[in-house]
Amino acid sequence: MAGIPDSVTMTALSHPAAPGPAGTPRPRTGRPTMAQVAEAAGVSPKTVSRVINGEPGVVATTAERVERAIAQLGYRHNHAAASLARGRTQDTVGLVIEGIAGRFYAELASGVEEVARAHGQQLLIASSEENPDRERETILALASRQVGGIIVVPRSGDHRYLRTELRSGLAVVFADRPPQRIKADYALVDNVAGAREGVTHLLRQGHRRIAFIGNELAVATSADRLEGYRQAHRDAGVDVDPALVVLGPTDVPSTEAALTRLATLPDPATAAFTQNSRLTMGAWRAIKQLDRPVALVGFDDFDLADVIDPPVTVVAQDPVELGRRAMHLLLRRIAHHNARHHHDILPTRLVVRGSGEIPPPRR
Amino acid sequence: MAGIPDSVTMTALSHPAAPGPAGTPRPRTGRPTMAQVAEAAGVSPKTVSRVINGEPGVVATTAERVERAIAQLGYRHNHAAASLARGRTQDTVGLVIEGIAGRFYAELASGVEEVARAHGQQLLIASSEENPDRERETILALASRQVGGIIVVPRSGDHRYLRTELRSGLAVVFADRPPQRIKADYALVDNVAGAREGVTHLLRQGHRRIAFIGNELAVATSADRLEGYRQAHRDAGVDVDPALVVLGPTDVPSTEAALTRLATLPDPATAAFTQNSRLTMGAWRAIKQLDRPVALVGFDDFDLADVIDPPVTVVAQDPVELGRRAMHLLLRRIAHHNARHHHDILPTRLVVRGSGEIPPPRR
DNA sequence: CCACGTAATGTCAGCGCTGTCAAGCTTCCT
DNA sequence: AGGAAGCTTGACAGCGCTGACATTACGTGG
Repeated sequence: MAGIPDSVTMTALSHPAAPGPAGTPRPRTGRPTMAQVAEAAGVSPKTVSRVINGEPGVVATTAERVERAIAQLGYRHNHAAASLARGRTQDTVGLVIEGIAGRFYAELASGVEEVARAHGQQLLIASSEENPDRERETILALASRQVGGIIVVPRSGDHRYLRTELRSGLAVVFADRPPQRIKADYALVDNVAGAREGVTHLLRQGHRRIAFIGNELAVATSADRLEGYRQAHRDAGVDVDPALVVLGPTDVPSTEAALTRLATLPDPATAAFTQNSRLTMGAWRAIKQLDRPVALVGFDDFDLADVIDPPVTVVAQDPVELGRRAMHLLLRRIAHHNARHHHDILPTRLVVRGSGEIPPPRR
Repeated sequence: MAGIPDSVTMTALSHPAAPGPAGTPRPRTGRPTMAQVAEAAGVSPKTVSRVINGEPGVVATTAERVERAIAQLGYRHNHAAASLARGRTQDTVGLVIEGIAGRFYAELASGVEEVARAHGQQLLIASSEENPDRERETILALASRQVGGIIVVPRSGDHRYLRTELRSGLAVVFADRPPQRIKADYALVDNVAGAREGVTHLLRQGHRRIAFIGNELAVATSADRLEGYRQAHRDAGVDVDPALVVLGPTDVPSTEAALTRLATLPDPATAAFTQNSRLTMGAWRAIKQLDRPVALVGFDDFDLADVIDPPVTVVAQDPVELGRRAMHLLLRRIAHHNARHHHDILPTRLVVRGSGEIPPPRR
């Protein structure tokens, strides 16, 4: 070593921010490096590395000396350098969602986070803000940051651009919506069955003209929920009137407008099934304004759905659990890169509260 | 160059995933490296680097050849290596929040993201899940990933552990709550004024016994909102009854219990001021169960507050704008590391809806 | 037609860390 | 006592990229 006796090294370093001993140059970043810690502790950099990474084979007294030097210098591990040296990241996974706002994504993220932390993984969330092009950019940005795996809530309809990443060893899991045009693990809610149950519930009340309000079909969840709506009608032997199926509204006002129109047709809708909670709130507001009762069942639960009047019957899903499942799939994939693809389908639950039990008007 | 004629290089590489030409070894990660791209394009690695980073001084035809090689090989930039070589990260900032769930944080994050993207920065969100110790870990984890700056919504009460990071050049901005025991930029809502306005509103209706329900005082927002409550009383010449101040409930059920107790005291509370939307919903539910009217004003707005009965009067804040401001502060700090510390204080807005205008019972 | 200025491209070291392997030091056995 | 075996520690190369500087190619004016 550089001729510094072990025993005096620590006390000699009283000003961590001041220019250090001449032997080891200060790093460009302004942060102390492992080499400086090593010098301060009177050991080799490799030993410092061992201590930091908890590798075995370091005697307690040495480890302690290193720890003290770390504390004294305010050393922070340089994750970029470590990733580079190792050739892979350690303990980091990414989550790509459309936007952080919205209860559904927030809960999904917290489920992912819960499992990630339990497995010592740091979770990085990046949002693609509803833009399919940005989705690709965001995923690649995360991948180039050497995360060990990525959970994607996809928006776009073609994920072939991920082939390269998958081939080069990136673990990718899809959540809430399945991958398109590539094979990968995914965790989903049983959208078809959930929607079918909700719509069947309305049909059982005697409704025959049930509006469906959803997003564009490009998003798989929409298509599935519409399929559930269709199946429920088929099971009940009722024809679907295409005029009652509205795809497109994404915000509260346009949903209000759409529902108002459908409920005031010459042959009006007497009930509505909405595809997500925002649309449900919009529909609920529209119904509140109308002078005739319209039944309502929504997909996805929301705060205060039980206390507004009428309280809203919903097909509830469990986004937190969805996140947990997705993270488990990801961990499995990271551990076994060549395992067979797995798919998790979560059930939904009909929560009866009132709005879905309004009978159709007698004629 | 390695003797490969420029003109045939591209077509010769038909199997990007197959073992490449012997000259350049395959990287350990399984992803192609810049050197391989360079070889494929018949240029030097540095030129590839120039193209990727958009540096000037590359002739269009060369750039195009490089682009083609990148596409063909499925090359992805290795961000870790780039950060290491540069000594700093490029275009990445971090956001540390307590938990992604909850409308407030979600909106704040989307404000941050909006500005970040507009400035070409990738945002990484990490959650500390309500645990003050985790907060430190999470921030340091982000810092060790070489982000250019961090926005923190702090939970803990002592941020001196950041001194080392600040000194070594990390840009840190606090949002929603000020830093404790260190100096730093921050963006806040005017909690004192907002709470004062809300409570004054209740006092003007004639209420003299107003409950305050909040979190632990350790969180600065709580302390400030309580201070606003006190100021309003002082301004109105009304004494605060300490028995009406309840700190601690964080979820709906415990808030319900607390309010029920206060409203059924021998000398009961006739109104309540709640410190955040979760508490407001809890209080609202409790009031709904009681046989006597209790006025309610809550801090922070929430979905459906206008349609429940009674509709809830709130002191609204703008979390999206708060996020935007914080991000602007961060950008400024990154650009000017030695600038003076800046503080942004956002105003609140009283939204009158009904629950806050319930008069005290005549006696 | 050549010296010279400028634009385009290449060379090379090294960022901070870790994997591999080798060296030094004990300890314990025969 | 001698040596094998085990343990702790160190030396060193190199991960993939970029900054600084060197070199080459290309025009241009005298």
